[in-house]
Amino acid sequence: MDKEKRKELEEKGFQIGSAAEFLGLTPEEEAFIEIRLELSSLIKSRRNKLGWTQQQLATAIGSSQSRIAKMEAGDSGITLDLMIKTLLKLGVSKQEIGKLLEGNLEMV
Amino acid sequence: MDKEKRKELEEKGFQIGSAAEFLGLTPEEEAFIEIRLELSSLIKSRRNKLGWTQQQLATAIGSSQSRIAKMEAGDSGITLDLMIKTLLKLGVSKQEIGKLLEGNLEMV
DNA sequence: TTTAATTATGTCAAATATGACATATTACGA
DNA sequence: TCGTAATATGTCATATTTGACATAATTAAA
Repeated sequence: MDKEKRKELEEKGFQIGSAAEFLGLTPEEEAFIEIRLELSSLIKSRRNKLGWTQQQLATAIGSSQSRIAKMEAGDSGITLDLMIKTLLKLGVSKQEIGKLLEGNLEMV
Repeated sequence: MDKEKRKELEEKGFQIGSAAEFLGLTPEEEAFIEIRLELSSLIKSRRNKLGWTQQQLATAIGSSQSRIAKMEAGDSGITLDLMIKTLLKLGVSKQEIGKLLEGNLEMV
């Protein structure tokens, strides 16, 4: 089952609802985490594609390298707001973000 | 120009970067705000479609009525995280959210 | 209008995210 | 190997968001 997955998520700091503690994540919890992971994944691949370091990206959005690292690691304690702002700064359009969530974006 | 729009945004609490103070929003700022408005708009229409009151929705997501009202008003001080969680609780799928951002979702 | 239900607005203490910073770890040439 | 750039991990004070609550404004039905 998802014991391994859950352990991984909890290490990243996610708080899993008690009802899901033994029965697995609710579909909503799953979808929410999927969205986060897909966004962070796109951040990493787009940054690499542009050849930027984490420090360069951090400066571009007025943040710090450590925060970029946490974003790309899918860590909790990072808001979707920060991820979306970062993606936009990387040149990813609203439409591309939409495609990503639909499952229609090849991230290269 | 966007003086009216800016005033409206500032009333909602948005902090507009100083460089954009007179020259207008950057494309990234614009896109970010658009995303927020589209999500809040979908929250309102979906809730109404289901015939839920703000209080009912608030209870469903473990929040409060005032927070729902602020979300639907496109107020700042509401994270995308909360909006996304709310949409998922309303039965909106990740794919539908993607379509929304792409501009391919008829909100009825 | 009068009433009741719903929604909007404002405030608060507690919880969480923030950038900055230090430092550990890894990756990769020379 | 060694040295260095890049990335990961952890901590901190500050800022922002949180749900809860009070209450005003709006809406709708009688």
